[in-house]
Amino acid sequence: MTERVTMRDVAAAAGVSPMTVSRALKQDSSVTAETRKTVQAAADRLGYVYDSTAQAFRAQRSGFVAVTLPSINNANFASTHKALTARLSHAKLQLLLGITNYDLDAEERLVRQLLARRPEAFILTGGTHTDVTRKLLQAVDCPVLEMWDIPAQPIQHVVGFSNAEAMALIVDHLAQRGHRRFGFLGANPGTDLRGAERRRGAAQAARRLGLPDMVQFDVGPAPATMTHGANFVRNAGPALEGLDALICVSDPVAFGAMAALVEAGRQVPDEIAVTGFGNFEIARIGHPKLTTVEVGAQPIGLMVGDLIAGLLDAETRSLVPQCQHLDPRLILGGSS
Amino acid sequence: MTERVTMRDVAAAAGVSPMTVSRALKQDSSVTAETRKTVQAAADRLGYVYDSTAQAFRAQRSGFVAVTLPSINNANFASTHKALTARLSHAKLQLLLGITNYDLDAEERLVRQLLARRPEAFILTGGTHTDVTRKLLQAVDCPVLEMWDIPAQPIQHVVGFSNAEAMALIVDHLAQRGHRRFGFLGANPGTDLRGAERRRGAAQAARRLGLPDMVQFDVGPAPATMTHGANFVRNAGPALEGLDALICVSDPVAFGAMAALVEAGRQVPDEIAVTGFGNFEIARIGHPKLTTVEVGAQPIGLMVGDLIAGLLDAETRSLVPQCQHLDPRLILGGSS
DNA sequence: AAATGGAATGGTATCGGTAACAGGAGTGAT
DNA sequence: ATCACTCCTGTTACCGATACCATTCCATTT
Repeated sequence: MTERVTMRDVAAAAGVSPMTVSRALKQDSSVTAETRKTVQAAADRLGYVYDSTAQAFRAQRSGFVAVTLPSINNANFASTHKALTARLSHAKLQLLLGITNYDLDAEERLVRQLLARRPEAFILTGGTHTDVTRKLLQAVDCPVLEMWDIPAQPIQHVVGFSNAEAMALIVDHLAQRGHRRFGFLGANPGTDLRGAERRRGAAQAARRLGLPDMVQFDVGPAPATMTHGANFVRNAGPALEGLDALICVSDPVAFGAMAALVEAGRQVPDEIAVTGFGNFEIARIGHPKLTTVEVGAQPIGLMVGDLIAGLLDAETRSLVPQCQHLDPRLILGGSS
Repeated sequence: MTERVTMRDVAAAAGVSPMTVSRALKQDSSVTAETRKTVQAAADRLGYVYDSTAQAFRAQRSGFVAVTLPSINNANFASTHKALTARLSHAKLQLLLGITNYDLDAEERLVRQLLARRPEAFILTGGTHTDVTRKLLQAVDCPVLEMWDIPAQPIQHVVGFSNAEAMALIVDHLAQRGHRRFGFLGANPGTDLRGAERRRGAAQAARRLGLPDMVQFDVGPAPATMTHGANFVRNAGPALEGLDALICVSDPVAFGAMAALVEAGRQVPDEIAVTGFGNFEIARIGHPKLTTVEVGAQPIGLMVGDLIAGLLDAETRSLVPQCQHLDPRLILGGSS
């Protein structure tokens, strides 16, 4: 293992002081072009690599923005992540990503770990957390933002949409089409919290419309997948009898369920309608296309990025928590 | 913004020295249980948060392992990432993730950025990089590992499989089933480098078997999606005439293509076989199931994790670069 | 020639943990 | 009582980049 090359070494090689090296590499204007060239050459020759850790330590600014996501393998979260990365890279901020796997205890451990890196902002997916997580984040002195949800009691800032209201769009639409007996298919509400909100929203909307109680199905721990949807339908037996609409917590589940229904010779949507959520690519493949809800995953990322950048940059660290709502949009497919 | 609480503050509050605080919080055995309790209480009371940046600076060990992935929204990469995270968290290592979006220049920028964080190991997806990237990583004094590929000239360590050979499995299988005129559908080879390898492997295998030249199709920049597959088929016109097998670069593309073929009334596999790659969930949904290749995304993650942990932990920093190959496995579906 | 001003560069202290060593109190053996 | 030894705690220095202030050097003005 070779000795680590530092600014001191570069300085010695270039015949200047470390301070000058620092300025030269930082493109500070108070350095002669010639000096800069000498320094750059020395740095290249020695294979110098800038040390962000030391910089972060000295400046007490890590350059990190911590983000927790339930899953990495989800087109919508990926979309948010991508938009966020793009927006924050302008502000020289780097995402420090943690995956919770839909587990609040894992989230808590992750939050501890991420906080220790002194992030300049903390972004959580969802509005439900352990008490400890909440306490940790309430005490922290950087902006905290919850996204993808509208928590009853936000920790601080929020960029999200109401999962319950979004699902009501689906229910209203189904009711308008004359469907009355709904089943809801999703993951265990204890693990998929946004899914649970959707479930609640659907049930509430059905009740509001005076429809019979929605029948609840649960395929196990989040995330619910295509395979879950398909297997559920295949093994449902008489559970689906009497239902004229199967409301699914997400497009993949809906796609799997619909594939299994079609395979079993059921007519979609005539015998039974199927709806999804999230406007994933899968909703637009195959026949019929899925009726679903576009939630604006990318706008969420952009809005979060702008909000965070604003909160950090201008020292406009508004003590008033910002709460930005998005309005999910119904996408009509042929499945309903 | 409140003042940052440091070990000094905790020490003062607990009536001990900072060193004792350090030891107490680190669960060092050389501290009385009573002292530890006092310290812990003081830390909790003040809302102390440990500073990994300072620790990393002092110890010259960041605790980071840098990883670049082409995309976050891919079940196989996600699987590798998850396995890797699990393995490395045992070793108290945290992943620092960078997404290249299948762009080698983006990868280069990312590598610079990640190197500045002084990672203890560097993991790249794929074996093709810009010259600068290679040079940067050759000069670095931490283990470097390329995965998901078998580069002709590895930078250092490798855990991967031959994309070309994996695709040959498909071609051999198709030939055995009597298919002769192949089309290959994938993203632009200049952007999807592992896809390009698969393309090359398929063409080579066809040639080896004395079959007619494979017809090449290209749906644009990576990643190729379901929609690309479907749209390609819909707009292919006579391009597909005469082909009896459509080899796709990945399952999503294959699924989209197959859906469009079925929609157009073509019999799969009797008129035209369709094959995928990667054994994604989508391969097992719908009819027929896709013939595909299981590459072992999770084992890759586990092997990479173990290798890295071994290289770092035991100071067995083997100067002999490790190269671990996986053997992809053909998965027969009804689509071929 | 001396004074002034501005631009470029250097010296030094510092951020928060912790390795390495130093020291002090207590215990047990001789 | 003395010594050796253990166990716990404290002191000091340091990691690398950079803010802050001091200093040098030159050009320009009086």
